[in-house]
Amino acid sequence: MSYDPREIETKWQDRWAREGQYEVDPQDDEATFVTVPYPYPSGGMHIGHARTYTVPDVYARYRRLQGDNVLFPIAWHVTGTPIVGAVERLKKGEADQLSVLKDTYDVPEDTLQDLETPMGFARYFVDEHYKKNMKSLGLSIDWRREFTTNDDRYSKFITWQYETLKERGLLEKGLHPVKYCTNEQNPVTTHDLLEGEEAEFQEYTLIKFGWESDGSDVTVPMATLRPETVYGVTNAYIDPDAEYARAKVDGAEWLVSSAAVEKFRLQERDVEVLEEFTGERLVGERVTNPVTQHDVLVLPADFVDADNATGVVMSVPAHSPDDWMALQEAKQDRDRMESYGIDPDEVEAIEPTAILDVEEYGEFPARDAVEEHGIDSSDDPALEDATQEVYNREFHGGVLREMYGDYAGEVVEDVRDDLKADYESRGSFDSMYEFSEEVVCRCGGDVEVAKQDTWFLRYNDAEWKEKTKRAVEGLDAIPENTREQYDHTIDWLNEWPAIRNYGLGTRLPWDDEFVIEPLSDSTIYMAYYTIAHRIEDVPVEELDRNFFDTLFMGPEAVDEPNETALDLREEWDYWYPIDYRCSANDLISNHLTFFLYHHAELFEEPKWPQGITVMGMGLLEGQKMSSSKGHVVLPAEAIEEYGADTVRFFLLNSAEPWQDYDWRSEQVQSTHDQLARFWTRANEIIEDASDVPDDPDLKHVDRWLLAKLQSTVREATDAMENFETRTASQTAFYGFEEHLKWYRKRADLDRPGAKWTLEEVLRTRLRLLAPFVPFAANELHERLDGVPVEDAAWPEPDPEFESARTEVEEGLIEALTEDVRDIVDVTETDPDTVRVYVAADWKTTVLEAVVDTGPDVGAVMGKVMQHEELREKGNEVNDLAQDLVEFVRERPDDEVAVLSEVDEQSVYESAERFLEREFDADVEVYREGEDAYDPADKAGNAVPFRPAVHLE
RNA sequence: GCGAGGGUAGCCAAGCUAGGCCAACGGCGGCGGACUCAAGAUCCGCUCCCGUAGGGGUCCAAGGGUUCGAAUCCCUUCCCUCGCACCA
Repeated sequence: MSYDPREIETKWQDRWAREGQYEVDPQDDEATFVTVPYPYPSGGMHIGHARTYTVPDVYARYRRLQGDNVLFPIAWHVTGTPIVGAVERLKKGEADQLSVLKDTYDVPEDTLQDLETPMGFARYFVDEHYKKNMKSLGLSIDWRREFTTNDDRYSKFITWQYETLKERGLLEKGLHPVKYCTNEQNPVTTHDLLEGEEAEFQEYTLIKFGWESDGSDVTVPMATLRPETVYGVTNAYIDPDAEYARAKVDGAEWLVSSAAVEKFRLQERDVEVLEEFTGERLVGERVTNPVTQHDVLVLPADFVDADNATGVVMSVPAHSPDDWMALQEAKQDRDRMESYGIDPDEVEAIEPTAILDVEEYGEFPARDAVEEHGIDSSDDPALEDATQEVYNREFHGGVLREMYGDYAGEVVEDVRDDLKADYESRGSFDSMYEFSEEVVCRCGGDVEVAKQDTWFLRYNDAEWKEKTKRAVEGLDAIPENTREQYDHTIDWLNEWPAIRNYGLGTRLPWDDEFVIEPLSDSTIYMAYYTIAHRIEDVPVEELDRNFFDTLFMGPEAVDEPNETALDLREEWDYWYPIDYRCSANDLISNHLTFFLYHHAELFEEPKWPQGITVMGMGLLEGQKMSSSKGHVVLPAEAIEEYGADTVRFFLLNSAEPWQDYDWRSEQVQSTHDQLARFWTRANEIIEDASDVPDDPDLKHVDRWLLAKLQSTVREATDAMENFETRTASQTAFYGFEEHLKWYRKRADLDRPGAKWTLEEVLRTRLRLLAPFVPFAANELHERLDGVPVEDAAWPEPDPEFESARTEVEEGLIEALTEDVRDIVDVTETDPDTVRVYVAADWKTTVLEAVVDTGPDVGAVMGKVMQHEELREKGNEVNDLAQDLVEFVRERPDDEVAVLSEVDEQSVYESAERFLEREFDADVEVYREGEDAYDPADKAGNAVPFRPAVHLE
C-alpha cells in the first residue's frame, strides 16, 4: 500500500472537525493547559510559525495519551500598529508591500481590496493562512475559544486588568522619549523608518557652562556622553559658521544651536528664541565650568556638528583622542586663531588636565593612544578606533583622581550615574536625548527625539519584582538555564511605557486618547481562554470590574458576586494555572517576563504559571527567513508536497524545541521517505495480523527486540516529560529502526513468534509516535487495533520483557559478527570455515574474580592467586587480569551484574546458522583447550566475552 | 560593554548536565554491491590515515591543567550567533 499522506490527512482532519475531537470541558481527569503566543496576523504564515504551534501540540497530544484532559487554545493578536501600518503601505501601493502580499503570500489580486482595513487584513491572514494551516497541520486546538484582541469582550477584560493595576499603584504617568517625525508631526515606529532603524536613544548630559554676555548670565550647555570628565575640560569648541540662538529655556537664558532649539521644544521644554546669530559670536569668549569654576576659551572648529545635541562641545584633550588632535591642530594654526581675534599664545598655553588613571596608559591616555595608532591628523580614520579604545578602557578601568572628592578612587563604570545625578540635582548638569545616528522617516522627514506623556508599568517596583522572582522560583523553566535569564531580566527591568497614541486594541480606560500596546495587553490573556467560548453569551455591558473580580478573585472579594461570573469561575478554576507556556527564547527579556509579572500580581500563587518552554529560531536552507525577500516556505506548500506528518516530524525531530533548527528541503524529503518506508512496513505487518497467535513461541532474538522496545519506551517517556521532542522521536523512530535492521537480519520473520513480536513493536511505536505523526499513527493504529491511537494509552515498559542478560547475549553476537567482518575486510579473503573459540574456564574464573572484587588489579591478583591452577600460569594470569579490569571498568554496572549468567558458548552455538548465512561459510564453535581443532593456534587469544576467531 | 548560547570528521548534526562501552549516533552527499533490460525506488557494505587477523596512529576551535583515563571537568585565548527595551 503506497503512502499518500494527503489522503489520510484530510480524512482525519474532517473526522476531528466533525466530532469536535479537541473541544474540551472540565471533567474528572486531570487538567493540562498548554498555550503558545497567539499569532500576529500582520502577514502570512511561514514554516517557522508552523513549528512554533506544533511544539505545544505535540506535548498536548502526549499528555492526552497519558490520560489528561488537555486544553490547547488559540486566538489572534491584532493590537498596535503593525497591521495598521501594513494596510497603510498597501493602500499607498508600496511595491515592497505588494510584493510581500502577492508573491510571498500568494494573495490573489482581486482579494487585495478586502485587506484595506486593519481587521479585513487580519481576517484574511487568519482565515486563509493561520486557520487553514493549523488545521492541516493537525493541531489539536479547541476552536470554540478563538477571539481577537480587538473584540469588545476582550477589551473589557483588559480594562479590568489595567484598572486593577492602576488602583494598586503599578501604573504611573510620566514623560518618555519617542521617535517623532518632524514632517508628519507624529510619533513613528521602527516600521515607518527609511533610515536609522538601529538608532538608539542616547541621553546626553548637558554641562551648564556659564557665559557673561552684555551683563546677563547665559548658560552654554555642553553635550557629552562622559559627564565624569568635567574636571578635565580645557576649552570648548563651536562651529563659527552654523546658526545659533540665544533663547529662554524653561525660564533661563541659554545659548545653543538653532537645531537644538527645535529639539528642546520637542523634549517638552519651554523655549523662546531671543536672538539668532552664527557661532562666531561665542568664539574667543570665555565660559565658566560650573563644577570647577574655571574659565575656558571657546575655539572655532568645523568638526562640531551643530545638528547634533546642543552644537557646543567641551574639550578634554587628556582623555579624548579627538580632542587631543583638535587641540594640537588649533595650536599650530596660529593664523586661523588670529583671524578670529584669539591670541595664539593663549591657545598655545592650554595644557591637558588628567583626571583619572587607567592601567593601560600613562599620564595622558589620549596622547598614548594617538601615538600607538600612529595618528598624525584629525582626518585619520584610525582616530575613531583610538577614541573607542580609550573610552572603553577608561569606562571599565579608569580610576578617578583626588579632585573628585567623594568619587575619588572609584572606577568610572561604578559612579558615572551617581555623579551625574548628583550634579544634576545641584543644577550644574542637565540632560537631553539624541539619536545615536541619523533617523529618517519613510515620508522623508527628519525624525527627532520627542518627549511625550505616557503611562508606565512600574516593573521597577521592588515588591512587584520580589513577587515575580518567587514566580520564577516555582517555575519549570525549560531548558533550565533560562531561569537565570528571567531573574536577570527582572533585575534590570525598568518602567515600561504601556500605551501608544494610535493602533488597534483596548483604549486606556481613563484616557481614551491612548491605546494599550501589544506587549502590555497580552500578559494574562491565557486566563481568558478558559472562558472565551462562554463569555460570548454574556452581554458586553455586564463585563465590569465586579464581573471579573468575581471571576478571578472569587465571591469573597466582592460585595455582590456576579452569578454568571461565579459559574464561569469554575471553568477558570479547573484549567488554571497554565502548565506550559511555549514561547520564543528572544521573548524572555520582555514578553515572558511581563507574563510572569502580571500573573504574580493579579492571581493567587497557586494560579501562577507552572512552566515555560522556550523555542529556538528557524533557518531556511541555512539562512534567515525573510518574507520581504521571499525567502520563506509556506506551510500549505510544504504540506502539499510532503504531507503534514512529514512537516511535523521534521520540525520536531531536527532539533529540541529550544534549539535553532534549519529547514532543508533535502532533509525534509529524506524524512518523508523514511515515513513512507515505515508506512509500507507497518501495512505489511497489519496485513499479516490474522496469522499472529495469542500465545507465541518467542525466540531469543524476539525477546531481545522486545527488551529494546522496553528501553525505548522508557527513554521516550523520560524525554517527553522534559519536552525533549527530538530525543523522544529520535529514540522511538530512528533509534528503533536500527534495532529492527539487526532483527530482520537475525530473525526468521516467517515464524509466528516473529510476527507477534513485530506486531507488538508496531503497536507500541505507533503510540510513541502518535504525538509527532498523528495522522499516520491514527490511521495505522485503527487498521491494526480497530481504534485510533488517540483513544489508546501511552505505553509503559513491560517488566516481563526487560532483560539486561538478553541484551548482553545479543550484543555478543553483534560483536562477533563485526569482528569476523573486520577480519574478512582486512585480509580480503572469503572464508569457507569460521572457527570461534570461547575462552577457557580458568579465564572465566579470573573474570569472576574481577567482577567480585571490583576493577583493581592488585586485589584481583590477590584473590586469584589462591587458586593453585592459576598460580601456575603466573604472568599470563596477570596480563589477563589487567585486560579484564579494563573490560569491567568500561562497562555499565547492570551489564557487569549479569555477566555470570551468560553462557557464552551456547550463545555462539545458537547463532551458528545466522553466521553461516551471513558469511556463507561453515561455522564451528569450540572451547579453548578441550581438544579444540585449532590449526592456526588462535584459541589462546580468546578472552571471556571476546572469543578468538580463525578464518580458513 | 552586559546577558545568553555555540564552535565535533565533506556538509548538517548527536554526545558533552552524572569523565571510560567514542574514531565518536544519525542524516545528507560520495564510493562499491544486490535487484533491474535500464533508470528510479528499495536493500546491503564502505566513507580520518596506515595495516593481507579483529590492530595501530592522529582527532572533537587553539593552548595549558586535573585524572590511571577527557570531545566530555578547570583555566586562558580566538571566532560565531542572539537579546539589551518602547519593536511585535
